[in-house]
Parts: sequence; structure tokens; C-alpha cells
Amino acid sequence: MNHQVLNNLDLTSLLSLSFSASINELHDRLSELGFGDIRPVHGFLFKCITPNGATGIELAEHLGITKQAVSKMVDYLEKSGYVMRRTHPTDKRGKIIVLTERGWLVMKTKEEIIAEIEKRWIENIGAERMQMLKEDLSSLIHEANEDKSLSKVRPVW
Amino acid sequence: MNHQVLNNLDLTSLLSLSFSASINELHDRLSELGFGDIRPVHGFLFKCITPNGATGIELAEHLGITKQAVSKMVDYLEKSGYVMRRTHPTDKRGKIIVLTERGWLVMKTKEEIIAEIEKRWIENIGAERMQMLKEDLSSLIHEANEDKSLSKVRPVW
DNA sequence: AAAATATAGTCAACTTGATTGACTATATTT
DNA sequence: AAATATAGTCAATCAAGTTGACTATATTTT
Repeated sequence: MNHQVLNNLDLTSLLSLSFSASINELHDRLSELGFGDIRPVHGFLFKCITPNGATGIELAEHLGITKQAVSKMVDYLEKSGYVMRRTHPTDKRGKIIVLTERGWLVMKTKEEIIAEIEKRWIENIGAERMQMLKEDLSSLIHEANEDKSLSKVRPVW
Repeated sequence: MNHQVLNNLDLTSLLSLSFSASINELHDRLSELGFGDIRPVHGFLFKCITPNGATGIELAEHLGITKQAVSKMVDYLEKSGYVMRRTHPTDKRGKIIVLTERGWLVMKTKEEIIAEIEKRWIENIGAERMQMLKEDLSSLIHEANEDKSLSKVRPVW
């Protein structure tokens, strides 16, 4: 697949391919660094947990899946050592899910890798174009979600 | 989620959200127009079938899934009236999967919707910025896949 | 030409990550 | 105080993928 072909793709396909490329690079690097048990969806979950923890239902809404599915995901992440269930400070029905030290480590590592990727891309297209790219993508997301509620940030399709 | 928040997201998250927004809008519109039985992955399959049909193995490589999974997907799409299995002209082991009239109709409809979406986005950010956006995304994809083979266009994560 | 090997597709059994429904314990509203 | 709503979990099911086994046809080797 060469540059010429790419230029003729519609925007949706370009977004799909570029997202795919970046998320794959991120997780390949995470794997190399010993975080092979983390999947992309976990990153979206961690983002909602930080900085102060979150309840299962908050996570479910954030990810756009059921609370039962979140419960299983948390089982897995707890077993793998990334999160802990704490009793909720005020609501005895609830629990609050927080990151362990390893959870914080993977977040920090992820940010470093993403910074590396962005840096390489800036070298490629220049800082101004990168800034414009981010602004334009933000506008598009903003505009597309004007009407809807949008608290779900999980990229489902 | 407001504009300010979006501007502070990393590029990977922005790509995820914008892809998600566009693919969701596309499929919401397709649903309204009576194509509610089509999922995003089917679009990637159709793209490989057109214009001259494709074998199961070609589709499997294109999508990055097994030939058995493709076979099931084709079962579904054949039952739903979008594709047909034809005997392969030269290889009696093989079959060639082609679009039905309804298959062509959904492709045409899809292109119209995508054109609408792009048009609206051009009204939003301007034609020049849209052109730059596409160029930059193309560069990024191109650069990210320099080393790899990349014939898979399915956005897996 | 015959035999050995490779390839295209399908069937069946299994895995994974989601779903819906039922339940317990605690909160909130009436 | 009673009725209802909410947070979380357990169990059964579903959907979309996987691996492994098989048939029929092609291709390669001897």
C-alpha cells in the first residue's frame, strides 16, 4: 500500500488506518516492556480510573459496556495486578476501583510511548501541521457529538 | 466533553474518537436507510470484493482473520442478500465471492453518506485544512507501516 | 504417469468478551 | 416503616472469533 493509494482513501478509512497504526505501535511497545497482558480497552478504563478511582458503573458508562462486563474486566485486571477494589468511602453498596503501583507504572509508560510516537510524527509532518491536525480532529469530534451526550470514549465500531 | 478537553488529548485518543464518530454516523445513517444488518467490518470486506470479486482466502488476508471466520461472515452476508458465492472460473476448489445488486446498492449508499460527512466537515474546517488533514494522516500511516507488509486494512485494536 | 504435497473451502468444537436476567445488600424516596 | 432504586456479583447465553480435522482439487516431485 503506497502513498498514492492512501491519498485517495476517504477520511473515515484514513482515520481507521491511522488509529490502528498508532494503537498497534503503542501496544507492541508495551508488550516489549513486559505489559503484554494489557489490551487497548484497558487503557480506556485506566484513563477513567485516574486520578481518583471510579466505581464500576462509572467505568461502564465511560466504556459503553454493561456493569457486568466491567466487573469481569476488573476481575482480570485485579488478578494481573493493575487495579484493586476498595470499599467505597460513603456508599456501602459500592466499591471504588483504583490503580495499584503497577497500574500507575503502565500509565506512565504508556504516556512516554505516546510522547515518542507524537515526537516522531512531528519530525515527519512538522509541529505546525501537528497542531492543526489535533485542532481539526478536535473540531470534528466536537461537531459530531454536539447533539449526543457523549461520555463514552471507547472506540467501538 | 467540551472542545477544551479534546484539545488536550493525545493524538491516539483523538484518532480513536474521530474514527469512532465517523464510523458511528455512517452506520446510524445506513440503519435509517434500511441497512441495519450491516456492520462496519462488512464494509471492509465489501471494499475487497469490489470490483471483481474475491476468494475467501483473499478476504481473510485483507481482514486479518481466518478463512473459517470469513466463511461464516459470507454465510451471513449471503443469507442477508448482499453477496453470492460463485464457482471459481479456473480453480474448481475455489469459489469467488461477488456482490449482489443489494450489495452494490449498499456500497453506493455508503459512498454517498461518506461524501455528505466529508462535505459537512469541509464546511466546518475548510477545504484546505481538510486536504492537509488527509495528507498528514496518509503520511502517518505510510510512515508507520514502512517496515511492515500491511495488506490488512481492517482497523483492529 | 504416479505419488506426494499443498491449497481452497467447510464442519465442528472451543474461547473470549460481550450480553440479559436474577439475586443480595445497601440507599433513597414515599 | 414500607416501597422503590441502585451497586455489585453470579449464572446462563450469545456473537464473533479461534484451532483442528476433513474433502476435493491443484501442483510439485520422483
